[in-house]
Amino acid sequence: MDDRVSAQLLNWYDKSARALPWRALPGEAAPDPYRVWLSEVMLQQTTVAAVTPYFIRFTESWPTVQDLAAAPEEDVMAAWAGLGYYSRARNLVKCAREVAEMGGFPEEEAALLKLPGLGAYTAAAVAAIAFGKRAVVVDANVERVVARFFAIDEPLPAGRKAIRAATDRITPDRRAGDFAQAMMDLGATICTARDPKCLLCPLSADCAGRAQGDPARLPVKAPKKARPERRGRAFWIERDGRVWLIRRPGKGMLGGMRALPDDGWSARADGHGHPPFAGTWENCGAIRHVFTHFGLTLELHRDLANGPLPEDEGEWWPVAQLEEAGLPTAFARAATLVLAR
DNA sequence: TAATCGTGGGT
DNA sequence: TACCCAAGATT
Repeated sequence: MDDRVSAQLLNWYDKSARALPWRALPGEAAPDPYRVWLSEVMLQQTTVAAVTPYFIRFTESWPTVQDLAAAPEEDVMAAWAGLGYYSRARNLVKCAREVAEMGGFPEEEAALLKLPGLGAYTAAAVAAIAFGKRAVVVDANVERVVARFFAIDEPLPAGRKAIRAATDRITPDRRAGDFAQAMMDLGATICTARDPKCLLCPLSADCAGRAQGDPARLPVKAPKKARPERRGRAFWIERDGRVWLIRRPGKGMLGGMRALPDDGWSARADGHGHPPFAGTWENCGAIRHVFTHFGLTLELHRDLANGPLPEDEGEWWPVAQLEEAGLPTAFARAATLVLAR
């Protein structure tokens, strides 16, 4: 039974695998571990559509893990801008430097798990996909497919234990990497969160969730909490065609990213509202931006008075090249309030 | 265990 | 529009 499930799925995958830039072409040798690792980190909580252009740019700029290890961290952060969850980019550089120092990626799941930015999912995925190891790979796609196939109704996150055990039971000894990618392709294209395409599913005949009549109700999730609202200000200080940018502290919201100076909205319920120095400030309007755990109304205030220069650390960035600064989306959108005038 | 940490696409 | 969601890790 269990072997039959993986065999059916792999047979489907051989015909229906998506062509993705980080996958080896059919008949090609094993994929490059660097590309597997890079794609897996980028794909954490991020869609294939969002990742693809970033993956192409990264591999063009830094074709090997040694190249990435040698890159200035701020260049990598700027290249990551817009992709979100910026601790991934900080850990990416750390990890690349450790791996370069080691002379290459370790092949065992346990050793991969020790690298920065690799948790249970990514360590298993790299071990299986890049090195052909048997590893139990469980992401949100696999959770959904397995919860439906076995009709596991224990709500998440508590139900993850049973889901993982069930995934272990159907994971084959050979082609574990293809099996994992097949499960994820199935979850992404057929066993979708809403409106699953059971008529196209290679596993539908044995699916307990479908047999029960309403597979879309699985997996059951705990209700999510309301998203609070915050207000804050960012400040536009311009001299001779250059704008004053700071680099945010390494930890916390948007850590390590270039940004406009702000009033501290990210570190408290609301910003204090004060500009970085006294003077005359013009309110240029506001944008609304939604983060994972709060919504933000961000006002942009522009320095009118050519007041005293900021004393904190930062750099004067050419306004004409602002896109290359790699501002996180909220600040990039706030900047348009000035640039669009 | 629960909170923190982004963003854009799909419906 | 408002909401859901995504190849999760870290603390």
